Amino acid sequence: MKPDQVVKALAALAQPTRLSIYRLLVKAGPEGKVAGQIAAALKMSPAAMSFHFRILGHAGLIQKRQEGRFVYYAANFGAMNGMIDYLTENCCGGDGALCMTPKAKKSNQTRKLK
Amino acid sequence: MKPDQVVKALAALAQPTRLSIYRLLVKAGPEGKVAGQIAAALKMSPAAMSFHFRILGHAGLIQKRQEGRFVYYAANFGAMNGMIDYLTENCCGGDGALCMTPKAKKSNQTRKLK
DNA sequence: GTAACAGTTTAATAATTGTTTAACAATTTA
DNA sequence: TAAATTGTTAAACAATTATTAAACTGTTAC
Repeated sequence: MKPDQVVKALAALAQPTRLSIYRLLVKAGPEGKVAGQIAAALKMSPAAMSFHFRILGHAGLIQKRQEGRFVYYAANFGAMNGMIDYLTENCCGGDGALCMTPKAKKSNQTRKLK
Repeated sequence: MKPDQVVKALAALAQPTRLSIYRLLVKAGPEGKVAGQIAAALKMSPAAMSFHFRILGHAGLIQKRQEGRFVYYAANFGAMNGMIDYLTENCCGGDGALCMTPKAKKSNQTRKLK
């Protein structure tokens, strides 16, 4: 993932309403949710809703899908993982025992179980 | 981790210079790095350097430690993991096979190895 | 004590971002 | 076809953020 895209993704999530939207979509899984449902849950105006979806979409964090007159949005999990990998890349120079990222924990556990 | 703190952390990282600073510190591990070294590496003015360190510090992402006339900064790995956990919490309603967060991958691998 | 070094703080300016209102598509239902 | 529903777009305004220059606080070395 390119630095520029990571910055965009972080900026998109660095806003309370959008962070809430995103978490709802992460929880919802690949099928996503109808735009209006999310707006209702978070008490957003239609304009605010569209604005925030646009920012999240432009950052590559969510995807849009139209069904009839409803618009579904779903989290882009690849982008989420790309961002996390970028942040934790080469953590503690690669020594997992020190920094305990989710990844490092995994490789520790793998080693333990061997 | 509280939503407010997560937003602050994301906002702190959503800026190219600070993202670079943070990644250098993540790579450096718990001992951290001298402020001036980082500033030199990223060609920041002293004022810009202090400004960005303050934002990262206020977000809880880094810690400060003075040694003589040098100031060391180090990543706060707990905050990093807290932020990541918050973002990926309840991913796909808990079905790891779908969303493949680092955590979900871990538990899949654990299951396989059992 | 004075000078040099390492960082911080303050104030001013320029740029970006979020919210609101209103008007505008596109799709379905009557 | 007309009305209702779902969502988008555009313009205007208020608030936040990044950068720069200059003055300031400690710490070490001479």
